[in-house]
Amino acid sequence: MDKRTSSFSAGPVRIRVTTAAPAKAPKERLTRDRIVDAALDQMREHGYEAVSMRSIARALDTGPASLYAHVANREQLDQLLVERVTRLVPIPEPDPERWDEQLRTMLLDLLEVYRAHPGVARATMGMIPTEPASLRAAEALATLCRVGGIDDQHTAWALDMFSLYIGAVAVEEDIWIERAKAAAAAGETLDEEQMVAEVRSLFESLPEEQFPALTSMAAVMTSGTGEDRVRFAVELLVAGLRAVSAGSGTAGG
Amino acid sequence: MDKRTSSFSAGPVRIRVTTAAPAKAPKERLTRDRIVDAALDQMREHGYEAVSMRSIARALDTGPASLYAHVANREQLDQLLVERVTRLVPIPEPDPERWDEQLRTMLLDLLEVYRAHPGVARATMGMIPTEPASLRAAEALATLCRVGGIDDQHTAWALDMFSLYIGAVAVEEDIWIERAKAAAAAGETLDEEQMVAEVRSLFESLPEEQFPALTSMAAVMTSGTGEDRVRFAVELLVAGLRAVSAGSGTAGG
DNA sequence: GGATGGACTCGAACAGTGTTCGTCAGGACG
DNA sequence: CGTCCTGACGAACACTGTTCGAGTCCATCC
Repeated sequence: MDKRTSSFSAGPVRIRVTTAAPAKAPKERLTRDRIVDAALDQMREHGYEAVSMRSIARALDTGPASLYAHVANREQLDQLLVERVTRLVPIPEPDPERWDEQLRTMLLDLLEVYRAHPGVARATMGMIPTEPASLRAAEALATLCRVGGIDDQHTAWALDMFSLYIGAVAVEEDIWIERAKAAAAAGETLDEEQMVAEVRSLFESLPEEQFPALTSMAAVMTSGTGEDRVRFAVELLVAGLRAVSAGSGTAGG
Repeated sequence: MDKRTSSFSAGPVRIRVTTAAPAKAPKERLTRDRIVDAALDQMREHGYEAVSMRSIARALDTGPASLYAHVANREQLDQLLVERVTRLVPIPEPDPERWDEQLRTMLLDLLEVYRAHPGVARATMGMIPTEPASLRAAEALATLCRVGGIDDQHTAWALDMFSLYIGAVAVEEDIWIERAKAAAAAGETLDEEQMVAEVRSLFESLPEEQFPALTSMAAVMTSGTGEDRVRFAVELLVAGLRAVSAGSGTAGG
């Protein structure tokens, strides 16, 4: 934290005293972890889009080329962020009595981790989980399904589907947060409440004969916090899994 | 189609005959529609990432600045692509006897439209549907839910959730297709079958004591086409909606 | 101790991106 | 015929990810 406030390009101001320097601060060596930390910090602060190789390098008081000695490219760095963050997902001890509740809370926990680290979710799209942390989470989800009596094929598909959905929710929230931050940084504040009101009035003002369902649902459409929506979704997912599994479980196929 | 093959910057080679030119081809005027068409073509051909303002301009034989007379910015252009494509989603006539089947096929149709226009799905993330086409589709989905006896709050949430999920599936497939195309363009062919085999062997080679569920599910994890997975998911979604709705339907809230 | 090798650092540059500015040509209108 | 105004567009700005090659430092071996 020895950087003042501004992190604009500092130029070649490197002071290197040749005599025995008392407080030289010998420029700590770069590491993968330091790079990942810097990237996470910046994402949390300014959103995914604001993070670039150059901005990370600036934060670490070096040039962009230096990063490539520790990270293959941007894509790999994104993967490292995911790996780092996924470690934080709590892994439950499977209990056959309440596997469905455990499944629900695990999904919500996963979302919570993404929320605590804005920007990271965007890197999960199109990524096959191969790092230990993601595998650990996947194993836990699979175990819960199995303990609940879901057959393997359904478990595999549900695993894929559930994590994709949670990731999508996180990405969408991310985009909104980022947009709000960008708006806040450059001019008017983009309040969430105010935006919800706008959307509602938009739906209300639609031609009623053309959109009877949407207009009559305008109020309910914008009601409920993000939390309510997510709880509903997770409940629906698990209930759906039970239903589909029960339907074809005895019939086989 | 009077461009040869290469589309590199042509420089100032404009031949402008001052006499009455017989076959002058007076350079058709730019329009929004022509820009959108060009963008869709390029996305279909080379994927989302390959499309830029400059590449579109090149395809239309002009400079990037010219596009900004018809399109506010890249974000708006993306919205226009979504709008254009969403028009193609078939709207069913709601039938109370088989609303759930209709809902399922409509979701699959939506995905099919995205698949037919690679790249477009990526623009839907973080977008509130305000264009007529998206509203029409949303209205249709809502109507189906209502006809099926789902209450308004659940309908609203399900609307949001289902379209988000379908969008996420489309985006993920998009990324894979693009990756395959990029690999094909520059060297080895990235076969799908070959990749599936790789993933399977990866799961099989995990330490069994640490990942008992994943290792034993390796075969089933990679089985089934994308089609099977999506059918399962859609069935799960609709079944889940029924279940959740039935559960709290009588209780109210 | 001194030389050597290898890992790390990083300025400069390349090819690309979205976007803006100021100028310019062409057609419509008075 | 002259004016105006819309659309076209070359050039430029501030970015992006990435590579090259030269430089620097450190640990190891002779």
